[in-house]
Amino acid sequence: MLNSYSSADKVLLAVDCIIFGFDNQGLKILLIKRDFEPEKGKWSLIGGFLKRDEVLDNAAIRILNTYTGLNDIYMEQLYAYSEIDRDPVERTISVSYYALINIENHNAEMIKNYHAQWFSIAEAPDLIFDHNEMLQHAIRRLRYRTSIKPIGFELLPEKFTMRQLLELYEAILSKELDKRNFISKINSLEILNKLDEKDMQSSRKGSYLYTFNKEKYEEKLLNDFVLNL
Amino acid sequence: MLNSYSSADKVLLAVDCIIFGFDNQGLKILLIKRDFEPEKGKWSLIGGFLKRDEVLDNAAIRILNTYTGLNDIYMEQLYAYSEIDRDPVERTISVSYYALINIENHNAEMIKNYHAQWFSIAEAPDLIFDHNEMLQHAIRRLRYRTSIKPIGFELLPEKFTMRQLLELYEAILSKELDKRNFISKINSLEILNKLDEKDMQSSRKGSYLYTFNKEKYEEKLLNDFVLNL
DNA sequence: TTTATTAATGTAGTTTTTACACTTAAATAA
DNA sequence: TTATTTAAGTGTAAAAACTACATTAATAAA
Repeated sequence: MLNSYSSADKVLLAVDCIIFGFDNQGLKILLIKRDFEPEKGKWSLIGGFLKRDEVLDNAAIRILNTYTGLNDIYMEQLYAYSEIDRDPVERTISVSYYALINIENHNAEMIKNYHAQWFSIAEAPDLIFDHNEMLQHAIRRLRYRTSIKPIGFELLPEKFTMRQLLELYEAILSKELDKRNFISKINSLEILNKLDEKDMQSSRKGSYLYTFNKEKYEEKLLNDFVLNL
Repeated sequence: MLNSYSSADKVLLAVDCIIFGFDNQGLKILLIKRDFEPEKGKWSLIGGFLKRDEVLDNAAIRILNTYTGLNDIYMEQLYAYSEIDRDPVERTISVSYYALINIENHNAEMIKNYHAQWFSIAEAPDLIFDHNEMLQHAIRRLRYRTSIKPIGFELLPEKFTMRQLLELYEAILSKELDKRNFISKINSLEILNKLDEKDMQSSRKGSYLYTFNKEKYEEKLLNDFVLNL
């Protein structure tokens, strides 16, 4: 029995991660300053090469973990980029993944060590290779996903206020949402737990904190519900 | 300057195509009977390997053309599959593409020569490797896409009746649609041209033929319209 | 000319979405 | 202690979208 397709050409496979985060200043992305050639000193997505005995999903997880120390992160494969000269060093096909993380939780030390930095989506610098295209593609997919299932919870701290949730969605969709309509829509989904606890940072009155109810959410997902914001 | 990432592992990259077609018996898929090992004699998606100086999109186009003789076909990249042993011969990552074609137009000769065959979606045989998964994934994506933009026109002959269009959508979405509501929704999109010509095959009265108005469609696409069927 | 067959067409009831403004709670300052 | 300030919390009416549904029209064949 055959044990190789000897005539076919092999190529390098890279994985690039578009890492989204959110804080009170809006939607952000994690970029790294390259400290090697080519394009040394320019900003880039976080990436690496697929290893011989590694599955793409695991490569993405490994790369994310290397730079942020995080595990158990929501990631989704996006697209394979294959322009001949996309990487000037050598023919490389790159599969992109996007991740959503809570900015508060990651390991700030590690990020510093790698010269990584958070940028507002709107103020992201020019990136190497085809990484600008990857980023735009990821933003589009994030918007899309968000309008279908309420994926964005991954970007918030465990306990959050309705205002935070609202602002997250406004940041992702980059449009203003009506506060009352938003709250009643979210409530009608019945995927949040309202706590007795209040957040007293943002106002004198204080605002109730919520947690995301993953069980109820999974249950709902089966009937592929649509969230129309 | 660096001219290779010498430490990294190279892999084989395959492209597999999920080719959808439609005729008056419903939604179909084009499969090929493998005439080489491994899995000789089993059914498989149509595929091939990426060449050294080829972009993935072109590989998909080349493969589709090889088996059907068709050009200028709607294709969309779907997903990269990378399980370690997905191909028992050798580590291979496969990027899937799906295509929509009009069954009437393809080269029936070529298909015969390659032992390729059309199967109803519902009656597709068991496939090699992870091709079943690819197929299911593609069906899901096709449904999804269809519910967002009226992609399905690619599957019909140039001139078609409202009934054909309705049946196509019913086949893709695998649910019954209300004829009147469907027609008025399609009409409200204003992306069809109603011809003076009638199709007299299906009834005594005859039914008007339509063509798809690509210009108007592109125009609409800019305001990312949603088609809710 | 009657019959049979599929095409074509409109509306009323229901549900969903949108737009919109005042009251409440609590801390701080007077 | 009272007044002031700040953001939180809440409901409704109008508009739009969606759903369900049945009759008439055109033509070919008998």
